[in-house]
Amino acid sequence: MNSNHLLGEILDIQKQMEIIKQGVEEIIPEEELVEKLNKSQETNIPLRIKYGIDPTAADVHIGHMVPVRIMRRFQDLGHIGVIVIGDYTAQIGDPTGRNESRAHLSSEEVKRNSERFMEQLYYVLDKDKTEVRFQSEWFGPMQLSEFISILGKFTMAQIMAHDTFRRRYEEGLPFGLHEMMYPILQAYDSVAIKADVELGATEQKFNILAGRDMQRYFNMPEQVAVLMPILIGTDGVEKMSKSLGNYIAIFDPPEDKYGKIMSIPDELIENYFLYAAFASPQEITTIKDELNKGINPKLIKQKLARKIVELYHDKEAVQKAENHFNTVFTQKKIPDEIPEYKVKPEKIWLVQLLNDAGLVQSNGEGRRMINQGAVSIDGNRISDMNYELVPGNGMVIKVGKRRFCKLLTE
RNA sequence: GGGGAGAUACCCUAGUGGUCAAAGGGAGCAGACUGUAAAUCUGCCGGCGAAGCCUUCGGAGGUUCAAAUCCUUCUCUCCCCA
Repeated sequence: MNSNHLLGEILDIQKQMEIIKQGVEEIIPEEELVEKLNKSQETNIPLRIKYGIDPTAADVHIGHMVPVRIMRRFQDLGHIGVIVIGDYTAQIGDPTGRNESRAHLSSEEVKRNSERFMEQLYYVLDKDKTEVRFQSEWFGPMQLSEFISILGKFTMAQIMAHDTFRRRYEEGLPFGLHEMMYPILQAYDSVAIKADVELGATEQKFNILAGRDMQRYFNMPEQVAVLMPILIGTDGVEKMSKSLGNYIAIFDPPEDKYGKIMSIPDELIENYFLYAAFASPQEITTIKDELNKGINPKLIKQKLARKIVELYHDKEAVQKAENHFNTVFTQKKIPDEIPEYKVKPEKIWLVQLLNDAGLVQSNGEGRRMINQGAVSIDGNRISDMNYELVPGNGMVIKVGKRRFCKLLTE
């Protein structure tokens, strides 16, 4: 069976390039990619498209998905996606920006994290055209002598050309020797898996280009770098990342995805259509027109939210998420499905109840919430910090806009 | 190996014996408003049923009526010299 070039046979190379380039910031060098696509078509050998991830945490957010979407496009054109699980680099931690030395990950943790990771990536990837590889496959058996000879291929000046290394060094921040290994390990991965293309965010440019150097040292065809922009987080300022809490996780329930998208600053709408929703150029033009015409950005954001939620869930979930949003935020009502908490129907101090039900983190916070007028029972605002009540079955307690709880009496 | 500087809350940072649960800023949360979990404004932002008390300024000891602040020591970081 030859399904490799199912689409490739129909589409000429130029058309393929157009598909690939959508939402891509930079291809280095572009002509080489064209050559590779041509050659692949002639020889009927699929290209190997690499994307590396560190299994430090198991949660994937939609920022990670930007390159993964591109990988899917390559897969649809008949190529193989190779996910490299960085079980060695994970112990270093990508030295870009903030970083703490990482705790050593046990092999069980790596396994667990990577399985969970892949589960999320398969929301987008074609499982049949995906290969999952671990760095330990090649770095595990590697001899020190071999590693030292690899190190000899690179110079200090090359490594310090990396802006984040140089800056950290110049600013006198802690800088472990092992951190300089990060690009080198990542570069060697490309040799190990014979990558034709490596995907990554633009911040990965250095590392991916180091892969080209490394392949050249090993007398191998050099990979092409396909770079995507960094997705800005929901705060509209920083790169989307888990540690900053400005992320939309793949495992977030549809309502949360929807709500988080609605909370992005209006200026980010176009950017998200492009990189988070993967809208077509025609759609982007429409959006721009609408924004210029002064249509309520809220409506356009709703469209965006729908589109993104639908990438990861079905239409029904999208509808539910939208209803939830409208109920809770626009109409400020109680949603249909809310957490339940079982209590005894005995007189209890409200603050205690809030704390027990997990609606607040401490009695102090409970007091503050009441003080600030954030707490209501069945729609009646409570402002007395000493308020006591006998819980009734079905009573609904609300704290702030987003915290609800239905009481069930035992 | 020698010399110097430093470690403060979720993050950045001020504080050099009592007036410090610790100033600012950011993040976060709440209220108001709205066009939305945008923007803006205001407030809150260690714990305790709130009285006062308890735990916090890298770790451990010590001085003192009193320590984030002084001393000893340990750990870690940065800079300069070699």
